[in-house]
Amino acid sequence: MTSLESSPHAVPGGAGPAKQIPPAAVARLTIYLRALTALLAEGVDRVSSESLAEASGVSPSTLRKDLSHVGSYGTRGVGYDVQYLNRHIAAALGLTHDWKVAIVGAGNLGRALARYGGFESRGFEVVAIFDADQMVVGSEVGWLRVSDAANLEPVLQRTGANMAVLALPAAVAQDVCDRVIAAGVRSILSFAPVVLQVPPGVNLRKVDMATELQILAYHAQRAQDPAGTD
Amino acid sequence: MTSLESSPHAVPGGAGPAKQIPPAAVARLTIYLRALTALLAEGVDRVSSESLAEASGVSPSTLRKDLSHVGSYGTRGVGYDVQYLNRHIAAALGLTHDWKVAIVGAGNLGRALARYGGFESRGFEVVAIFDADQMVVGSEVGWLRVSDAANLEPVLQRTGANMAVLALPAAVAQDVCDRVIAAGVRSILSFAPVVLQVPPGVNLRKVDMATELQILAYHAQRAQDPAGTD
DNA sequence: CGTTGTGAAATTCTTCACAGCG
DNA sequence: CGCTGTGAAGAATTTCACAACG
Repeated sequence: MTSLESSPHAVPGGAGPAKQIPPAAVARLTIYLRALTALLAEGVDRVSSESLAEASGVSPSTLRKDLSHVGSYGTRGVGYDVQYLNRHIAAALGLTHDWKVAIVGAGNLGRALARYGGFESRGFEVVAIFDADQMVVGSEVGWLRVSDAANLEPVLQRTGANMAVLALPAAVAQDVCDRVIAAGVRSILSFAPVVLQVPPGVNLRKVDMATELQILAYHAQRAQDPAGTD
Repeated sequence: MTSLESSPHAVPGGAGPAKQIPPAAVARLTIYLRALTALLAEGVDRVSSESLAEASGVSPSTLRKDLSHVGSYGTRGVGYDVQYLNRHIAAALGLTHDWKVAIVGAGNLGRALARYGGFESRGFEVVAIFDADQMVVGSEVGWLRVSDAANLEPVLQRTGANMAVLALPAAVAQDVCDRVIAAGVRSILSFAPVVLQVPPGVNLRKVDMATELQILAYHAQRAQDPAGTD
């Protein structure tokens, strides 16, 4: 397990990097992490803020400001050690924990997510997948067997799941969401095309392809219709 | 600070608001659209900014400010006509056009997206799905047949696709992205876990489940570990 | 009356410019 | 000398408070 105390100069002001990172920066840190991982695979040892920024699609200023929220892990005049920076960003994001993910809904999307290799690579482990359809329950997806959604609560607790991914129809999403929360899960990623209501303390994020396409449509329309000049 | 001047008073029913809408507002307008559609299905005629905001998970102030970018389509003291507002937001977002979507990659995710019913409901039509694997080419997904990725360009042009959804491995994403752009597509939604470089004028959006989970992990870690145990 | 629409304030985010350090 | 880290400036966004209006 990685520890933060290898840093020679301690963080001034107290015991830990408990400082909060702006949401916009957190979102981008995950991108830097991926870029760093790619560089690592290519055998690159050092990287400058300029080239890492370009690989991440952001400006160098933004990158350096974002990294400043994590700590001072670069060397002036040289750049950043790829592996060292990678490790510290991962630590700041909480990727040293083991996150156990349950996927609720074994339809096309749920199965696609369960088989998606990107999870395991960075501390996420899919520990269960559920469906309400008895035709699907018991079938194999990847190296998991589909559990009956009726047993949601006991299976969540037995597997120790602390994150849930909802890949199910809008009509049942809120109900399942409530049950997942009642079972103790406090981090939820929803693919259901509906706004979910969650109590305070529960973290919910939403991924929605219809929304994304509509945003694209807006920009495409503006580009096509040069109505801006009046 | 001379920006583009717009007409002082937007006339309802006339030429649409050519003014540009802030990106953050555009993203939320799609959510209001969905909430309004749900209300319509429930037979609700009128809605106040307060209840629509709650259904959308935003504050009433934010909602009203967002709607003000679209136009003045409410009645003071009463609220908004659901159908009327719905139609005007859709128009502002460019959802009156017919958008033809091509899905590139017929793996688990690509097939899940092709079968996802949410597209057709709002002006999006999936007109083609591609894969490079000859074992998959020719098979049926929904009511489409998988085309050979080798024929990307001619099929895109024949079907008139003006949007592309990339559901393929990181390794080939940039190459396919370049080809799709060369074929004339200027709006791309990528599910590939990689940063894609696109020329100016091309609109790219990214959906990334690994990123979303990592953001959740950050917040979950903070909630669990308020005072860092060092 | 009750609710919208909107200037203005408050907050957050991005960019700039350069000091500081290897 | 070159690149990082950061305070300060500049933009963008959100929130507030209330005038306008049916």
